[in-house]
Amino acid sequence: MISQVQHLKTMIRTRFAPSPTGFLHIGGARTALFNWLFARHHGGQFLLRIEDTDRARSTQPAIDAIQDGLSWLGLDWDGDLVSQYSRADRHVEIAHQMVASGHAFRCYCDADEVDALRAAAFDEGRALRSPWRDRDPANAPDGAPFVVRFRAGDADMLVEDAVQGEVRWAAKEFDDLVLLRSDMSPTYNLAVVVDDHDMDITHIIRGDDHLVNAGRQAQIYDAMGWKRPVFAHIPLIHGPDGKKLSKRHGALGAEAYRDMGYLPEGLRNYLLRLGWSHGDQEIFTDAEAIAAFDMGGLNKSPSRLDLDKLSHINAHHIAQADDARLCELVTPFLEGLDGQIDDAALKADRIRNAMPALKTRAATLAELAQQAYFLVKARPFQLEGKLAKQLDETACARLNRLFTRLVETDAWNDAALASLLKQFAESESVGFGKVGQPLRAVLTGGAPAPDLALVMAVLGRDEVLGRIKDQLSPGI
RNA sequence: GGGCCCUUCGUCUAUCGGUUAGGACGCUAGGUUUUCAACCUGGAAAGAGGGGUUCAACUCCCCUAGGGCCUACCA
Repeated sequence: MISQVQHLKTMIRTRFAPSPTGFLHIGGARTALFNWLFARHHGGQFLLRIEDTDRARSTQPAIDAIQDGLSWLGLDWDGDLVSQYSRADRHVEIAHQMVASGHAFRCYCDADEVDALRAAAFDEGRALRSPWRDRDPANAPDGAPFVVRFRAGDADMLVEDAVQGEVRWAAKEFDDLVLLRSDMSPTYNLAVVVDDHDMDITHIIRGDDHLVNAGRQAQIYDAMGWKRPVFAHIPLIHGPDGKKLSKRHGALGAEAYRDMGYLPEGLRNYLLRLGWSHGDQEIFTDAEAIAAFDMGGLNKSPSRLDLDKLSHINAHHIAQADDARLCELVTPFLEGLDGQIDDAALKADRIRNAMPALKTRAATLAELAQQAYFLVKARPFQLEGKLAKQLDETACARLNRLFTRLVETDAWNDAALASLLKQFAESESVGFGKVGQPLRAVLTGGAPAPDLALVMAVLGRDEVLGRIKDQLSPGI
């Protein structure tokens, strides 16, 4: 029993804490991945908290999108999702405690006064301090609105960051930040600290846009006498041009990557190597990633999104993926392609049989659909340009003779068809190209496809003979 | 304006004072070849600039330049 309690105290607990103002974008996905990996590596827990204290900007669709994105990516969180907003009473309680202990105070400045104060502070190159931090609250105007501000410390601040190292600020850099708004609703920096403390979060991996917040938050931890978590601020992801990530180049939701045909494990693997490394290893299974992930591999410099590399990594994972699963995943991508046969069962059958060969040839599910298209394309094909040109008289005559051979053979399988084709080319005294090119044209209609023997084996005798017949002069 | 963070091939990165600065993507030459891929072999390609410290600096320190973040009663 006691050991269980101690275990809980020392257990690694991380969290992902997005604000629900949009979907799960690529940067958030990586942050979540790192927190998830770190927790799983240590046998700890990974929690999900929605930072919805800004009611005006928080939406349920966004909350759903974030959960869907994480689920799709395979980043499962422990316990129930925590709504920060629902914990507002607790945040207020802590704010009052800090007022009582002198670490916070009521500030009665109105908006104009604050603006003037801020402008003065700006000119002096320091952060805003409220005059009310030292005033007797008894002098407060009766019934006037106020906010609760934190009493910024007078000592310099040092934060030990697991990625950035020691980061220092002079005391004057910290303002008396608002803890409770005039409507007594808690603000971000208060809520984060209280929640992370209450949730026993031990390690906070987040974007380095929060680095300064770490200093502010550390002050609150110290004021409350709470143990500070380990902070790890990772650099942001930039666009391919090195500029801030915009929707134009990749600041898309996880579902957009799904719709482009990337596998969750492919995106995970790519994201893993963006800002983290483990020697020269590029390809990771989940087990390898969990075993290898640690803070030491985290990088300090920002990285850019590279869709080409994502595709390359994804290709590896498609080649490794289970055939049945790929058949299912490729279906929606196939639906977008025109002119297919109607027999769904037949389509599924052919694709299933061809999948082992197809999956080594595609970087995305969209490409996989392109690779599979020849299997389900409706006859007859319209051959144009180069394809039609390949079917000259000589080629047609040759295809005719091949047709006869195919009718006669009784071994309709990959290996037998391969040797049949080879022997046929020899008997015709021509190179394989003279046979293969026209045959490929009539069988695939120009669509990408694997080895011809395999193509014939998967298509089946009737379909193969039919496709050949379609392109030869009538009367054959 | 102030503060903080960052800077190795085009891109992702290895290097943790001594290496011909390695790998991967992309690019490129060639091979294989029945399309498209894949695959195999080879190639081009990097320490932002300037000062130090040191026998020795990509690595440590300083300055400059460039980039980023924060500077809200947003998160």
